[in-house]
Amino acid sequence: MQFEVIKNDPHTGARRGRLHTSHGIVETPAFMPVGTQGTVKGMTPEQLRDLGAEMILSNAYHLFLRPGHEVISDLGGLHRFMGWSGPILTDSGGYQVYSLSKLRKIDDDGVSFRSHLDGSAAFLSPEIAIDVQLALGSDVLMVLDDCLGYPASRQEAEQSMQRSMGWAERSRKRFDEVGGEPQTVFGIVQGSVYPDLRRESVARLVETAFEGYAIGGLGVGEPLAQMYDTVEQMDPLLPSDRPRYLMGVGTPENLVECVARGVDMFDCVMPTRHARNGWLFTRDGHIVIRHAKYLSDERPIEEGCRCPVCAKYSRAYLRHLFIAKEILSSVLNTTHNLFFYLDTMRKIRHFIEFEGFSELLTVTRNAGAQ
RNA sequence: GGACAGGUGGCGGAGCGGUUAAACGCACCAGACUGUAAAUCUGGCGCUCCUUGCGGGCUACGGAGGUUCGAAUCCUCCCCUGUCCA
Repeated sequence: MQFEVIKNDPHTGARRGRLHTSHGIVETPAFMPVGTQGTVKGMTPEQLRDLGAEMILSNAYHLFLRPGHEVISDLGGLHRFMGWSGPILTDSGGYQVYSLSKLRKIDDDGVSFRSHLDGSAAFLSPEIAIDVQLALGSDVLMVLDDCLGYPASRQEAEQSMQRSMGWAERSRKRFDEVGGEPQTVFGIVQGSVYPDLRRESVARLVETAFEGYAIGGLGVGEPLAQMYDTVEQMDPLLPSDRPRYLMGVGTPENLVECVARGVDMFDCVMPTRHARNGWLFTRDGHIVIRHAKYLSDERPIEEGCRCPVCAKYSRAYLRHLFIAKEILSSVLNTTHNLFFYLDTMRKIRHFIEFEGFSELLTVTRNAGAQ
């Protein structure tokens, strides 16, 4: 994998880059739709491609439990299994350490889960997480980390961060022993919202050396300002010739703000999950498609949107599909929301390269202030 | 004409003397969702008043009377519905 920075915005931390992988090129800043279980819910790979997705995220923990990474490996790897030929980044299961916290026990060795599927015992260590992701054939593997919620005391945050850094080193070691090009591993910065812990975390990761660096443990309930501040602090500390990936974030506005703070890659369930829950993004804010006021609304979700859904379907129809719990509701809503996100990224890239990013930043902030 | 069964909030359907403005489901109205245990989850859902409180008042379980301190729950008559028998 190779990462090149094509242009640095002169007035912000925004970078226009390009990630070269063995499964194709990813223009950055990029948004990766989330396909946890080997599918971006409701979308075929062809549809994703048509919407402009270049790289997607999947999840080692979920595929490990079902159908099992060996199964996928035997069938030729995740790309072939799910029919997506573009790059895939896999999360290690570190997020499940957080989201399934009621079902797991954690120690320095690794994480014991009780499977959310059948209650059976499962164990994930940094080494296993690497092995699973190698078997899946991920282009970018993530180290297993301890994703901490918010708020967390300094002591908790420090202990958790130290554990994550130890795991990162073990992950790197394991990857170097049994993996290698063209696959790559990213380290994950932790440390909650404590600047000195974050600094130490970066230093440890950089010393270990990764192909890319992720910022983890954000978007877990902390105030927005703290999220932005934390990302901003990372900008000068992270190697400028490596991609930076902000994990799990966020709203369209978050994307713009964090690009301005030097982030190259994002993923988030928001466009896809919100779509299924009837929340649709537009340039003028969101609409909740189930509301009665759309009963006979002939307009598209968003006037002027160039997505295939807005080209053809009315709010009235989409409301009907949602209320009637029709499968097509999820498909069409997801199509629109993903288009919106991916189009936002296209716009971001365009502005960095040709118009100056601060202009887009200003427009976004003004829109948000209204 | 007769015998049973039954009429409860927008719908279905509990309740069968007080703790019932009435379980539960659906529908409806809102809200939440940030490396997906999520096509999920919360809340509201008779009217009304306010000093918004496990607050007050009013109306309500087919209709009209009655018994009772108290009735959706018991009694009488009436109206309506379903099934069966003539």
